[in-house]
Amino acid sequence: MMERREYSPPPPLPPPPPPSPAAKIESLNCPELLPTPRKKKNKNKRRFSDEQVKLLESMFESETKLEPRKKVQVARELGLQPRQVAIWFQNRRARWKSKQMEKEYRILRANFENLKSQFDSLKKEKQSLLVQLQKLHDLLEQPHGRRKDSKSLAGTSTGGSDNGDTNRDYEVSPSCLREGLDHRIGMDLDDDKSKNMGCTMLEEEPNLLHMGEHVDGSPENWSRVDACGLLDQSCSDSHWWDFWS
DNA sequence: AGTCCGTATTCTGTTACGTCA
DNA sequence: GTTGACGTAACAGAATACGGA
Repeated sequence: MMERREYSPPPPLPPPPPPSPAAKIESLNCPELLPTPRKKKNKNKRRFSDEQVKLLESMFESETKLEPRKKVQVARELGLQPRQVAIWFQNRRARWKSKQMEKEYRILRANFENLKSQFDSLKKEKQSLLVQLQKLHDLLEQPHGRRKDSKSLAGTSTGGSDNGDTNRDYEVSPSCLREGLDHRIGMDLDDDKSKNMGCTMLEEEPNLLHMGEHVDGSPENWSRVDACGLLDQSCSDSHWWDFWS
């Protein structure tokens, strides 16, 4: 990964400034007050000039890592030690990486919020579909003579007929229903966004994992979709879908 | 060929100084 | 003049890559 490069040893750094007389006396009296050997205080620290930073930035834009030869050249141009240039690039890479991570985090968070809202609305839609299915189920279990009373069922009636034929008034074609749901599944899980969303959803709703797998078109298998995912455990115990076969 | 060691370089985290409100 | 926050130069130590014995 890391290429070995020509290395020219950096010129020796200028000797550190002599300690002030006061510091000398203090260190003689109280050695424990000496600065820790880990860090040398750099009293000569100076910010780089605008000109220097400008050139360094332009170098960084073209390449985030400097070849040793280039480093020496840049250092000479700017009147800096090659080590200073190397350290500047190190710090610059660290700052750049930190900014990148911030940016990526913002993007990921926005994606998450977006997917979450999609998931929530799909969840609501699923809930309302379940309610509709349950109503249909209840309807089918009622004695024939009483079905007329359930005309208030909104949105599920094929509508219109007042001829008193109770069965036809409330009949919902299984294939129609299936096509509708198939369409929804296909539509919503077809694009990349929805696939990603699926991962999140599956963590919350593992049963959904089985929905797509079990749908193969035959009413028998279609019924398993509900048994696996669409209906609660309590619903799956009853065989309300038998009328489809 | 595999291993160990030394060197060079980068990365990550920290320290300390300079600047500004 | 003092103080705290912030940016950043410089540093330390670990990790990594490579060449040579």
